[in-house]
Amino acid sequence: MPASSQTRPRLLRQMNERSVMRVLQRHGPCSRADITRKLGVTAPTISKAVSSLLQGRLLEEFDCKQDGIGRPARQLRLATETAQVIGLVIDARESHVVSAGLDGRLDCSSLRRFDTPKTYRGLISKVVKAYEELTNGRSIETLGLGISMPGLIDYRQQKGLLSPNVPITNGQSPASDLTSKLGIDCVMLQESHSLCLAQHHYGNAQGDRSQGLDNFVMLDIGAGLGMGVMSGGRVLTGHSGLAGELGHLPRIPDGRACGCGKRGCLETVACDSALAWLVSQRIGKSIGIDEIEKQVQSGKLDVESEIQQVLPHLSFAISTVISLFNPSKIFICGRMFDLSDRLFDRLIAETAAGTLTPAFADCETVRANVSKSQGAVAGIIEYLTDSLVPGVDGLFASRAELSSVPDKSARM
Amino acid sequence: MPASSQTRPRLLRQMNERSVMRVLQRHGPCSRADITRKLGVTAPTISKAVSSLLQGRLLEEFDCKQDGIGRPARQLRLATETAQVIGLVIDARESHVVSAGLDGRLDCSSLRRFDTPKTYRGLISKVVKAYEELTNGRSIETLGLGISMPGLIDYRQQKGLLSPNVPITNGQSPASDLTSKLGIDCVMLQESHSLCLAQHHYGNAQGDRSQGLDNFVMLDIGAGLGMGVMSGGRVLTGHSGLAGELGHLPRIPDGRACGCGKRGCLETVACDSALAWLVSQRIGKSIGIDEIEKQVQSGKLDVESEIQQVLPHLSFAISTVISLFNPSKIFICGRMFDLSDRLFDRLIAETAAGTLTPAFADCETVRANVSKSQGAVAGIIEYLTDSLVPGVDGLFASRAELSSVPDKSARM
DNA sequence: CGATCTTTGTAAACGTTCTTTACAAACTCC
DNA sequence: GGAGTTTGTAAAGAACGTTTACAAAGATCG
Repeated sequence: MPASSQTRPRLLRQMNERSVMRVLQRHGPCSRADITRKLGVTAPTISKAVSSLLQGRLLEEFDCKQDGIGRPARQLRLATETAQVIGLVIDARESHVVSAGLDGRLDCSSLRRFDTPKTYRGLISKVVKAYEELTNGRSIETLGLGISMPGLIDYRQQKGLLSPNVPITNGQSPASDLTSKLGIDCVMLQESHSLCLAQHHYGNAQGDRSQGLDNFVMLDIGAGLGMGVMSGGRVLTGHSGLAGELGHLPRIPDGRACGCGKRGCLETVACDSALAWLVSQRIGKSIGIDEIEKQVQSGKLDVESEIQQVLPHLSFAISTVISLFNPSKIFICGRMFDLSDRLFDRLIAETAAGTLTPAFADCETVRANVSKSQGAVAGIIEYLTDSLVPGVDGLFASRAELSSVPDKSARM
Repeated sequence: MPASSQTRPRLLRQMNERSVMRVLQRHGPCSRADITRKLGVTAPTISKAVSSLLQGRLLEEFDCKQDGIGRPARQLRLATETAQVIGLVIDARESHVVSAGLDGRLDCSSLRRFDTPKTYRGLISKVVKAYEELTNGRSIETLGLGISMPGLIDYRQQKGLLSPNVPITNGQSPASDLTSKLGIDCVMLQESHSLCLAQHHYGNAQGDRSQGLDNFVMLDIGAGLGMGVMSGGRVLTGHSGLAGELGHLPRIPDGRACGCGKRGCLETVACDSALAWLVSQRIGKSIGIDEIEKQVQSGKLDVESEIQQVLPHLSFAISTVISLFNPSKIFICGRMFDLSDRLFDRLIAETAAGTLTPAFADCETVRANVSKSQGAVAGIIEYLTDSLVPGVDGLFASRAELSSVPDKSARM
């Protein structure tokens, strides 16, 4: 393989291929001529890049009724019939696997749920089995697998570090294990980060797509307080992938014990679980957010007093995030808002009252509309797209630049 | 000018030139052969890139005693004798202008201080005058000017937004005004951001240079609580350049009035000014941090009780920063630590006690060793270096990518 | 002292890539 | 059916990096 040679000129071609992918991701199906106009690169160049991508099964042509003058364009789209990727979501109780096209659209009929096994080996074999089911029957090529999992992840080593809810992944690297077992690219993401990527690519229906939402925050207020930050189009990781640990900011002096070992962390008072805990305390028995929702809907339970306790803390969390990250949007995932139609608006009103900074005026807070499945899929798609260009470290904010090229003098 | 044509092939050449600059910035003076080894690009390519940079006055050759075998190398370094850049620091009371080489080393003899004028026009004419002094006499080429200023800055428009301490810059754009008056590139940075850049490039004496410190936080606890975040090698700006507003997190319910209009903001209790305010309250007259330091050094004043009030809040600030940004280092600028040798260690010990997260173990807190002058200079140097490649948005984290190429279809 | 060796830096030929130019393909409108 | 328009590709030309070859400059050694 003549890989070592002519590496630099090839870079331009690879950059062009990546740009073509980006255009299709942002603007949806296009013809070659459309891409030429959007990128400002000449038509023959686009033609070559497209044919290379077609050969790699990342794109596909499709017929589409035309309505303009002139020769009808051959439409291109991200591969959905000729290739797929697979998303794996590992969660505390249940995990699942689902396939999707390269446009990120999930194939719901392919969903395979299973209880999260008690051992790591069990997990891997379950996933391998589900993978076989999703690939064997079909003539479609599978390009990669994305993993979304909770806890802390070391991205440099692609290794789970610390996951209170799914401890079987601690110290393990499902990404590299599955890569060797399945023979396809696998990539692992912290679940909040995966939600960020999903929101980045697929969250905004049609109109918003081209505006480029590159600075936003994803707040998951379910089991704890998870946060992902998209900054300048890249997911913020910090030095070791631990950035965004909003949940463990000290909030209540000598408050309730937190899973992290400290007391009174923000996530002990500002998430679905915290609300459920407060309700459980009052009614004298343990109740989950699911059950609370049911009973509230049927009028058997009123949780207004607990909501009033939780709301100021959530509002503090949002204020903090706005001040420190200056996002243009905050997306919030939480079951809590299903309890009452007005709850979400109350939260925003309360935050507005306490946050009088210019940054607040810039920021819109909305409910998230993406799932972890979409996150896992978005992760592997992003990975495949960025792999087209060596030295471009997409996904995460950590500069490769020179260090990607080993210093040849070191081998002497 | 045939600028519109052949733009894409030229990209490679520009990328190579930028890479050469980066190598010299990180590793210090090198020969062409050294650069070839470090970058893994072939020798003739480096030769061409270097000669282009020499012509652009960004590099210069110099003689240096050799000690190896073989033909002695011609050493290259960032221009210091053939070119200079100028840094402008605008501050509340005093401003100054200073020149520096492209390696960022300040020429202290060139320092020109002046009281910050009361009007914007006055400021500009003062700067123009100082610029003349620094350039007219000398045969050296001036490549650009960097501006460091407090307050909020809109980077997209290069315009001052809101600066409580230097209100004359509000709504003004010294960068573009000076660009047109002086005919050289000018760039404007928020002072904390400029300190980040300075620390990134010039803060670590020799050994650290190659390790690539790409995730750190700069905390300025002087007049307020300013913060700059370097994440993945880029300065975090957020959507509108307002990211990092740590100082105005709510901290003391119904606390002292803050300049921002709210009460009890973190910076009302956790900076040099806050300490000075507390001391002033006790002794019954207004006293600044300078005077406090003098009196403490001479034993006339004891501020231990005020320090004990400020320390926990500072510690909270550091904990928050570590949890949210996961930096590998935190640099702190503050006069406060000059009051007592042990104060800095006490702060770290107090923070360690309250912050038991994995992110804390990754993070080292040290005192900053860069100045705003270096920041202003680092800003313009970074700008000049990145300008070599169109579409590379150095300095700040906001993806240009496709949007840098206007959609040609729009002109129809 | 001169020949050999080592390293540095550049010139010429070559291959890759993008651009320019030209042209065929395919459809609409008249 | 012909003119007009848009799409997509092929061939020639230009820019760039790489390979190969070689000159330059000093150290080492006989």
